[in-house]
Amino acid sequence: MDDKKIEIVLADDHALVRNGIKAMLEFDHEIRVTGEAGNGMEALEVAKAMKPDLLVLDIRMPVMTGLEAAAKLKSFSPHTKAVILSMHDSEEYVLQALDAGAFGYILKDTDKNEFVRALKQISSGSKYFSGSVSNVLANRLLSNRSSSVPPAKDDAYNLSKREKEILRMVVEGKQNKQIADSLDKSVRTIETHRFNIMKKLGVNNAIDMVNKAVKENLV
Amino acid sequence: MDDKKIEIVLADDHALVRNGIKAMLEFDHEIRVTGEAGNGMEALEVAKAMKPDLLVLDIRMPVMTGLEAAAKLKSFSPHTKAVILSMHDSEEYVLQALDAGAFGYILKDTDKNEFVRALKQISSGSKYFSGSVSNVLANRLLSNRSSSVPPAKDDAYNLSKREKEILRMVVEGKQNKQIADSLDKSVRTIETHRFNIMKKLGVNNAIDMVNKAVKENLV
DNA sequence: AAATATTTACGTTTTATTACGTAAAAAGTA
DNA sequence: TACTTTTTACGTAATAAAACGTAAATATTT
Repeated sequence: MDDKKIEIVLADDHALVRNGIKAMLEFDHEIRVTGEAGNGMEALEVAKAMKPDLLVLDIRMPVMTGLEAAAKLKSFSPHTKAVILSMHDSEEYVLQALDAGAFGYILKDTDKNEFVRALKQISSGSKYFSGSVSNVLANRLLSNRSSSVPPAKDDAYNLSKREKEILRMVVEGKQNKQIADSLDKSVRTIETHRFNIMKKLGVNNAIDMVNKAVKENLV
Repeated sequence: MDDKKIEIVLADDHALVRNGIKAMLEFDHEIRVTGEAGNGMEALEVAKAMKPDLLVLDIRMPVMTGLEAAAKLKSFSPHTKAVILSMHDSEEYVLQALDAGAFGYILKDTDKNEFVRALKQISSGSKYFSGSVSNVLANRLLSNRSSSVPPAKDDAYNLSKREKEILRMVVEGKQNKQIADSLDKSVRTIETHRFNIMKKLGVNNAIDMVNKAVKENLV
């Protein structure tokens, strides 16, 4: 990384923007812009020819967007890493960039030093998302995790300890007879519990009870 | 946010570090450091007294770590947002910070401007994770997404199209009568299908059938 | 100790499911 | 066309579950 410049191809449909970024980047002597492109399609071709370390792609470009290009980059120049440059930190774009296999998502209002640092970091193998973009990432991560462990409202239905225990067994596919045996209670008792649990959960059949229990992590 | 300074309490066990950060932050006239603490426990007490906008916590502190303090902050000062300050971008720490409800995770090598910008952003409600920390977030997100859509072996049991359709409805909690009505078939037919589906899945009751269908994403 | 909540349990009736066997249209494939 | 799979369907019998009502023995909390 130190004995050889980081080679970058820049893709943005505005020549002026490209020039500005290029000047900014080449101010750093570890970076060299080896090619430019005005749209995603062109970017892929240039990348194929130049095999740069990084392909910096504006999102909004004619013919082919930066996101589409990023997704196709692997088959044009496998070792080149796509970096998305964008004005917006919209969740949709960010997630699309992730899906497209981009190694970075940098906002256009990032300051120069940060930008250079980001590119160096990406070229050294890790990913980089502008700080405020990581907001999206964090939220998505949280919602992902929490979809498996939601508010844990658990107590919202105020199931008693016994009821939770029985619900758990029902969720495991145990039948009343089995549950009754393993708790050493009568089947009728278990039935009553199930009935009460369903009433508390506001459902009308066993399967919905199980679905709800699983979805809301009541077990 | 503009008419009133952002109030911050700083917690780090090294007074020198606190002073350095304090000087750096107060250079910005929108920020004011209203309290300091030398460990997590102290930080919580100071936060309780000062009700600052942000509580900036070093991870490694005696008595109580910054992560522990962040997790408990809500009950000491609900509107205060925890920001973790760390030297390491280890996945474990970052994820713990997320779990603890931190609004930010900032690396100590972040430059001054970036740091100030991050704090402002956090105080305005969004989250902020240092660019290189988002590497962790992105990776985790990617692995999460793919784990949520497993092998999708789907065809392993070679259910017929009709069987899959009925299984889907069963999973949705529909009863045979409803399914029969909506498909305009007899209840007996649906029963037969269910029976055959269970045989193919190798389960002995409806709940296990549903569990298996959900777990293995057969719907 | 009094009030409240939980756990246990039975009775009855209705509805749903499970478990097999059998089999004929209908659709798809060789 | 011949063969196979899928979808449809009935019969019968044994279980299981659901839907309500009622109520006593325990625990828990105040």
